[in-house]
Amino acid sequence: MQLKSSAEQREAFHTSCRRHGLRITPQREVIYDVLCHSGTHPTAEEMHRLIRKRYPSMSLDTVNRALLTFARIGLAEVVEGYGSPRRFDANLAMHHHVHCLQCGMILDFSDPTYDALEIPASLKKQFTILGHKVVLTGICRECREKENRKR
Amino acid sequence: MQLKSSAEQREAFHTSCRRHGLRITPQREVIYDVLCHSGTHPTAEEMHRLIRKRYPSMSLDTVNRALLTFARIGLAEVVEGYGSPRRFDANLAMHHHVHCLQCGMILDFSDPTYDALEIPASLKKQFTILGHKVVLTGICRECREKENRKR
DNA sequence: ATGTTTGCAAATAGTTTGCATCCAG
DNA sequence: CTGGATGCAAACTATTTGCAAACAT
Repeated sequence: MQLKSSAEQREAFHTSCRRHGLRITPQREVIYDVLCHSGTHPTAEEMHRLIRKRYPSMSLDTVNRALLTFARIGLAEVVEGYGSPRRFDANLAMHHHVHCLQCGMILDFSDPTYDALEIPASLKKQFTILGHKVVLTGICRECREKENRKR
Repeated sequence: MQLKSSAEQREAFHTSCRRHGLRITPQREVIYDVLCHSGTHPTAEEMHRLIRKRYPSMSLDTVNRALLTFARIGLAEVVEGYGSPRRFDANLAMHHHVHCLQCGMILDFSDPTYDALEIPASLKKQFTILGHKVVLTGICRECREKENRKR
């Protein structure tokens, strides 16, 4: 996904790194650039494969660490998926989720407005839509209080 | 999450197993029961820990296999999370996702109606909500066509 | 100069596979 | 009885950690 012009992209990257006291290394620049131009929400492994074409000496660890660092400083996001450790749910009725970003807890809630959401017609052409769910992200009360106590 | 009365639960379990030609084993019964009564979207490991109290000889593999089987026959769902392999995204603007359940592909889309979704007031008390996203699930065109060709 | 970042290697976590034994049907 | 299910062990995949060398500041 090309989100920003190259110039804007570089700008965002440098600003963010400087603000967090991180060094600007050629590896990180390449990793961020490839991530910005990729439309597929790549895994570290996929990124590494792509990057190796341009930068054969880069190690997978560096890619992994850079991506985690980007997520930590808000330059990128970790996207929801169905990987491990897998979480299971026997509640098959329509419901929605709140994720605590701190402790990983997932809470169910129901909301008739959310249940009734319309699926955009343009998507129905490309996908056979089987379900939908609203995912809220935030910090749960417990983690919030833990955080407050620390300060 | 207690979803169903024990009787309904047993009923759903037996019907589903029979329909799919699966044997009803004591292990599977316990695993399904624990899953139904758990409100936390447990991982296989967490389930195993819980189950061991009641059924000390059960192996983690059995729990894992049973949960995957339940998901396959529609008795349970795998819930979205941020586990491995982690997928990253540099698109920080509000957007939404369609997941292909077959190939795992994640597509971005935008939708102003979805962007403007109100957060239920009751949740705001318990959570500091930082973001929201609509996640659609289905089968992408490619996978649908692949499936059609097979038949 | 100096302290962060890198690349490699080893450790770990979660999952999957192979296989002999067991048991539901 | 018999094939599917279980439990164990080994293989595998993704990730994390420890550490010496490299390099951004």
